[in-house]
Amino acid sequence: MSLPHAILTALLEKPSSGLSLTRRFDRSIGYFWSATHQQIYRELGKLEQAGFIRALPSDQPSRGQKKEFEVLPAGRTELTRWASGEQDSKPIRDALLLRMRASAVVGRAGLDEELRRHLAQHRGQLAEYQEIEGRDFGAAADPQDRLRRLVLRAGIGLETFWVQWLEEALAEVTDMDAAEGAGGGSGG
Amino acid sequence: MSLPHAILTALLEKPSSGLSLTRRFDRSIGYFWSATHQQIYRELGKLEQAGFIRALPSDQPSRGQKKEFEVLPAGRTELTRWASGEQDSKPIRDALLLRMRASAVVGRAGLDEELRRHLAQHRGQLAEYQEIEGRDFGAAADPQDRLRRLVLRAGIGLETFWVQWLEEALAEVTDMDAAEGAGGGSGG
DNA sequence: AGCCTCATGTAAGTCGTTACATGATTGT
DNA sequence: ACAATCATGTAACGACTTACATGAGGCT
Repeated sequence: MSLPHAILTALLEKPSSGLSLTRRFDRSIGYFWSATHQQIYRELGKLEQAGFIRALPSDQPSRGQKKEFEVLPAGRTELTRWASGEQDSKPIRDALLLRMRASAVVGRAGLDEELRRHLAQHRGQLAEYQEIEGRDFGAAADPQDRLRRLVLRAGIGLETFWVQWLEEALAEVTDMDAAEGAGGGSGG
Repeated sequence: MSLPHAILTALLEKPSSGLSLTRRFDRSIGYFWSATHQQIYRELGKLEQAGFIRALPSDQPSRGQKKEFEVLPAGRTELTRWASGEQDSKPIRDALLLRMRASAVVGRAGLDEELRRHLAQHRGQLAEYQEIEGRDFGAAADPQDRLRRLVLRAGIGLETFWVQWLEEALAEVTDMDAAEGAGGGSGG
């Protein structure tokens, strides 16, 4: 149950409409908590009903009209409560690792292309993070920026790990293919 | 849509009943794709109906009786198809990072205890992985073991990253607390 | 009028989580 | 008989995904 708190955080950083929230979930916030516009609109409705946020009164509430939300005191209280509690991290859930394990059973046809594709994607993401770090965080001073930089450095560390691991995996798979000749898969 | 394929992989490695599958999803397979017994039973029903698996005929199909499943040729074909296709990895979804970002807005009360707690958990998981690597993978020879070892090394790499990052984050937060005096949070 | 974009929303279905129900086997 | 454990399920709900619907404003 983290989406409402992600939205509260985003709205405290800056009051926004549903669509501009959606765009922020495609960038900064979305780097560690993604959400579609359907999820966001539904959750905005719930948060408004719960008294955690409200629509800014300047906007008329008709369909197709922009509607901006801000966080109410009760919403800030709820976010504080949630942020200071305990919550275990979820176990890893990664389809690529699952597919590698499946490849060990049914053969690894197409595996190396897939590894290359993921490698390119993670390199791209890493470059994007590094560019943000260079642009937005020179010599971080205030606590807010230091915390946000820590979060960004988690993204950088994770992408760095994936790039290294994919390079290792690619070398290993290439070596396995060479050792087995032109045959390809090991399935059967 | 990866759970059916996780189950097909597990059943190809070794035909099993629902409960023994559940136990394997708490260990080896579960290290990168977790599932509860309710998910597994539901999915076994679907897979059987789709003609991908069948119950071993020796077992009588009454409630409370063990029922073992094996993969049919159609199931193997489906798993091969899935494993050789393209599939982008999902973006990161990590509640701890979200909570750090929230802490940047509402204050970081309790944050350092939470970081310490996660650090201990990741250290424990890392030790478990390393023990498995030392026990099950001496000098990996056949392709199956090499692929499985690669998967395990991904787990080791990820946990290593988290341990390092949490140590860095803990040092940073401690320093921030010291710089601000005994006050505590930066919220408001 | 027709089309595109911005913006908000509905509907249907799958996946995942939590709680509970039922039957079989084993030990006392 | 009773309890504990093994084993297979049902039910209900919430989270997430995908496709579609509706309305406003600007442009040609």
